[in-house]
Amino acid sequence: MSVAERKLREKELVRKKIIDAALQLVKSEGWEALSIRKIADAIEYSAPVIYDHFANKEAILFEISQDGFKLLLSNIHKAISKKASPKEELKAFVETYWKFALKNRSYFKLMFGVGMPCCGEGKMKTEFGALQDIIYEIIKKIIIEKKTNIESACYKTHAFWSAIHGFTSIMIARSADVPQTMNVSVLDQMVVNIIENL
Amino acid sequence: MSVAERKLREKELVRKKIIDAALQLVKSEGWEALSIRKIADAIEYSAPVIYDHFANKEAILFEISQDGFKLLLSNIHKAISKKASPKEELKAFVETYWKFALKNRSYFKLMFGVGMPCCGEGKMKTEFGALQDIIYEIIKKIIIEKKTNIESACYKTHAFWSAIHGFTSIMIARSADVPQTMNVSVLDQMVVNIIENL
DNA sequence: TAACTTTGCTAACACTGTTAGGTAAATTTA
DNA sequence: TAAATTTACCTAACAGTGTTAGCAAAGTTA
Repeated sequence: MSVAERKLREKELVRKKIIDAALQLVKSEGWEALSIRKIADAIEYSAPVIYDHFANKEAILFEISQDGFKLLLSNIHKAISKKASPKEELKAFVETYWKFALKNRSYFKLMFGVGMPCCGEGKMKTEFGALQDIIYEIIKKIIIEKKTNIESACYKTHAFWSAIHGFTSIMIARSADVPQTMNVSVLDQMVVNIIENL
Repeated sequence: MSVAERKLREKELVRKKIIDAALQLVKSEGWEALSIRKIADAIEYSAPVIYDHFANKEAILFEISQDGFKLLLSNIHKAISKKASPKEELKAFVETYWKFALKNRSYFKLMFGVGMPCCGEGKMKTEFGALQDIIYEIIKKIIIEKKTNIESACYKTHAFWSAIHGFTSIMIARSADVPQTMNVSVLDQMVVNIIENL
């Protein structure tokens, strides 16, 4: 049985090579310039081999965006775990989200791109849900602390998530013509303001 | 001189035909499926003719997104002009923005798509600016009315714009797996809340 | 009418995603 | 170990893409 195992391992390795090469290409040239033949070149196989591991090009981009979500979620969990109060957690959440978007534009565009060739129409249900759940739990804690209306937690989660995501999206989309200095302070102020009014 | 004028008119007409056909295709098949040859087919010319009017495919998408901005801005101006108070204006702004995104997904994706083949990196300066200016003016009026700190108008414009755009983007991006019922009420509540805390 | 400009075409280049079909190596079975 | 079978991988091809070169015909000007 060890032969079959080795083969499986080898196959998994090639699969990983494909994703790695694709991510590298996406990072350096943008997702629009990604091509199957470029990936094939990079991993030193012929192009059709890729179709033994992925149904099509979209599936590769999809998997990369999934990896992006895993990375973002892991970053957020790490950042949050160190904080003592829910308010600090919320701040850490935003800071991590923002830093992730800035440092991993390729991931961010693939993950949240409106009308991307991957990641559309209900595909990201669990990933979006996971992020939303984190916010919801923190906000719930703050509301309980503040003894305001707990039933507003769901709405407030949406509002918070919208504000943070909207700000980040706008900044990433038009990075060239936005004064870099004000960005972080606006974001900080936004969080403080939202927390105050929870 | 009338010959030259007629020629110019004719050329302008073909240009318009190209944009119209392209928009039609984008609306029916999505911007990813748009091809020069399809446009050429639709306008009953050969493909290279298109390059007498546009530098490349991106330029066509860019012009369509510009038209989208014009349409959105016109809608907003119309909606605002009917309102008596700045608060009503702000509500009308949001409602128009939201309706535009829902009814013209193709435009919206092209205009605000993170990492779109057109519309990236500083190209939309004036259009984004125009939208921001409208918000800014309304918010300034409300702040003056409320006699709160006028210097916060700029920051509050950013915050408001982020929230509205973030909400809309998220909803458009994952239209399939969001309960349609809550959308509008969440948006409404968001605006009311923001106005209260201006 | 002759020269020139514009218009629009066909053909081609260099790519793209994806599939079909074949070959040679690796593995399993007899 | 030899034959049979599976697998791994390739080349070639199809149908499509954006874009450019070069040519022919039509329209315009002198």
